[in-house]
Amino acid sequence: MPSVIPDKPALEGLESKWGSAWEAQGTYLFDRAAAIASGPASVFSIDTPPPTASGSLHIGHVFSYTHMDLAARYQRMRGRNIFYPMGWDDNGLPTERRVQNYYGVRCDPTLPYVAGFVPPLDGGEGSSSKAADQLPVSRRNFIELCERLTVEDEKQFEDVWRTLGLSVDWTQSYRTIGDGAQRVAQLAFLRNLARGEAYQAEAPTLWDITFRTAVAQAELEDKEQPAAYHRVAFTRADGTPVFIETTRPELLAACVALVAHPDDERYQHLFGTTVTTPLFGVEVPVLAHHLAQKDKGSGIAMICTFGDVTDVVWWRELDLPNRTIIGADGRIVADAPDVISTDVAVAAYAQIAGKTVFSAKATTVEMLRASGELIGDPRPIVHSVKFFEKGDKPLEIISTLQWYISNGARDADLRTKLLERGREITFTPDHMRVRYDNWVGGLTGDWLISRQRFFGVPIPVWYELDADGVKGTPIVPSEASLPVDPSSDTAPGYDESQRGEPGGFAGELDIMDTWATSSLTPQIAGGWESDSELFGLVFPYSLRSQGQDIIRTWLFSTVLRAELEHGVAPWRNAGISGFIVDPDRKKMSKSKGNVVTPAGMLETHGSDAVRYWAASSRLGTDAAFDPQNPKQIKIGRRLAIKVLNAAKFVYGWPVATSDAVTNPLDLDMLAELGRVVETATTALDNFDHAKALEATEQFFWTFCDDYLELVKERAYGGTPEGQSSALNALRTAVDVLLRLLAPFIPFATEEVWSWTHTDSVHTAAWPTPPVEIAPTGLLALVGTALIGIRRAKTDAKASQKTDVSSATVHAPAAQLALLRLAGDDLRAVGRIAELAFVEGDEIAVTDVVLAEAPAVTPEAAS
RNA sequence: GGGCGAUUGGCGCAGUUGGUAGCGCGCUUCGUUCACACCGAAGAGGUCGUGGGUUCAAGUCCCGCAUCGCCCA
Repeated sequence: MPSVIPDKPALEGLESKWGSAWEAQGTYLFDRAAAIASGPASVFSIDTPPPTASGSLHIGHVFSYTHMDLAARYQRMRGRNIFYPMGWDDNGLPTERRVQNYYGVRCDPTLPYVAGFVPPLDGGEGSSSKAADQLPVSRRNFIELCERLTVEDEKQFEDVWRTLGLSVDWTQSYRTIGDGAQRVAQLAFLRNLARGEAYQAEAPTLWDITFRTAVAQAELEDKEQPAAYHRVAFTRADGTPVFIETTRPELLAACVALVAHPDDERYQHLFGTTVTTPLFGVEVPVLAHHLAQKDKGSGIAMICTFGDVTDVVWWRELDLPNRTIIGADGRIVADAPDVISTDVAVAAYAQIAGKTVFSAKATTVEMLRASGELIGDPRPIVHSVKFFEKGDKPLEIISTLQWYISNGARDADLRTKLLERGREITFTPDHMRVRYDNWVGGLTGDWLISRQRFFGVPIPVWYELDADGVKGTPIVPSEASLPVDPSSDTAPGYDESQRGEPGGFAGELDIMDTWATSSLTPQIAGGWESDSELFGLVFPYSLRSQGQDIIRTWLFSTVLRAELEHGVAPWRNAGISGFIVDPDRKKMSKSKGNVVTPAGMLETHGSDAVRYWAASSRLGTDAAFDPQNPKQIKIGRRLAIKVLNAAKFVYGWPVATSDAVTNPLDLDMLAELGRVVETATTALDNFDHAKALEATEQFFWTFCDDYLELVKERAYGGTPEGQSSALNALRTAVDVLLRLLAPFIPFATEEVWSWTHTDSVHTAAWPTPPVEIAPTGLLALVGTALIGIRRAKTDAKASQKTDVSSATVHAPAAQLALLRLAGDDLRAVGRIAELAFVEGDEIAVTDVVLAEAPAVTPEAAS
């Protein structure tokens, strides 16, 4: 039974009412049986971005996720079987940081597990974040806390998504730290390893000293930093000085060469000779390389292992030795490079050993000043320095053993294939592909996936230990045994007692970068290698929806993994949402403190209203958002309320006795609506939800303000045929409009739909044009005539309900004929006794004679 | 430094294959409580950033410049 129409329809409470109804009815469940019956082409599958569970949702998430839901709801109504899972990205550094603050602990892998551990804090924030105040706990205790907190966080996220009305199938949820995701991540890694796409290498690595972990190219961020050029004297064999300028004098002990541009005339005579470093007396060559900048400093630079990424390039291309002096903790290592051998040099090194980079710099400068090898005062400059995007200290580059996955940076064939896959994906908007192409083209090294952290998917390998206890060949688990944790699981073929023993095995302690797991979201959600039937139905996915900020990370890495594993693009479409800017056109971000939380917005304005705001921006377009005055949200709210009221009004009339629509105006209204259906359908097929919404909304207001007013009287009374025609047209129009608006304002439309239906509007068929005739233009013509009549009343400062004794409509012959067809309705809405039709050049209403003089007082009019 | 995008009434935005500018908000005036005051009607308001070019015709195509934003160096 349809529900009763309330006296005063309201938006309040619709979210929870329909949220639970949809849940109870399974409205959004993936219908696997139907998908199997109709085949993969019937499936519309969505690869959803798993939000960082430990972070907080902001209004930008609502924006992008609404865009995705619009596509899902539209395709569902088109009859597609929707596979719309939701995941949580809970592994990785953000969660670790949150857990440290929340529980007041930090992970120390050397500590033993404590059963029944109770953390010192529960719900701590900011103030407890000092490392010194945090209680060291074992890795297992730490991970347990991570698990506990992410589960709570994810519950809150899910509540927001449900309130927003995302039509997700919540039975398909996944977590990137979950067993299923770990199994997929490890399995994919092992396949990469077997094919030679994953490998371990000792190489200069970008290293965050705060988090003590390696980071990948995609996680870099350039920041402008103050620094100073120090003019330092090196010495030639004949005793003459060579002046270089460096911002990092503390790396002097790691100097392996000097370098200048091959065309730089000032240094031609030095190429091929050697010079001696100050303080440490190390003999280093002077070399030529095109990356040396003539106009930077003195034009000749010292190459250290490693001061910046250019040093890495020089080191590799010029085949230089490695004399790393910075350790994983960011301090100068205790032992000097072998080449530092004289007593004076060793003593100098002892001065900086164990110091932080900052202190070592000060000490080195003092020593250089004392020895007279620092020329003048340091010259302050500002230059860009590489940071880990989540870190607040500049990255160092240290040489470490890490795991990599090839990504095309060093493999032209792979790179070509990745660009080809990019072209196979339809990007919306199209220009977002350029960012992908630029990123692929600009890769400088393979993808470093190992992280020296705790809460993540373990890299699933062990190592054979030889008789001396030195690590050798990796040992891999069987695919059936996944997921494994080599730090606690025993290597196959060994006994746990052999862990760490000569001749035994050692477990890999590193975990994978979080992107190494989330790059596999299509495989994780789709049941790759665990549910082939499902995977065959959903992969490749129909749509990837995401923000433009993670094209280089998530989008790229997903394409990469799909190419390596399956040799195809993971999706057919990529819909890229813009980001949210505040009223000053600044990007909203946590660090700027201008972030707005969504739960409050949904509570205050209603979900339909917030969705309307998101839907009114096209993909790729940044949206301005002023939390103090959210105009678009208010407009959306008004629309949703209007839908409730207009429908209630229409349903207040009886159902017609015949189902014929005969009146020309009624027919034309339905014909115009048919045009709107066509426009909206085409637009949504192209992911242009904003256009579909605009067309629908615009028609809806015309429907309310003009058509509804025009046929009111006929619907109340009129001839039986005329009344019947109006009633049918009205109900038909509402039925179509509700379905057109359903993806945008799912709560209000579902509420109204329930007044006359027992099923859900969201599983109803997407509308087709209600009549098979072309619009005549009558509706618009009558609208123009209406304005003329209304204007006369407005000009006379009279009520629109004022009676008119006579008026004349002018129009060109063809239009006049049309207008005559709606003469009765015009007379009715205008309360006009005598309406004359006269041919004229343009549409106009003249000689409007009000039945009584303009009211002196409002009461007089009635 | 390179790439991409944007620049249209006070604000937020549309403008499809080139044919003398539209929408919403806001504003002004008026009306109204028998669907809706989270209402209705009418009205005012723009040399489409700038300089060239193509064309019978340019917001729309081409080139340069400026400003803003994002991404990458």
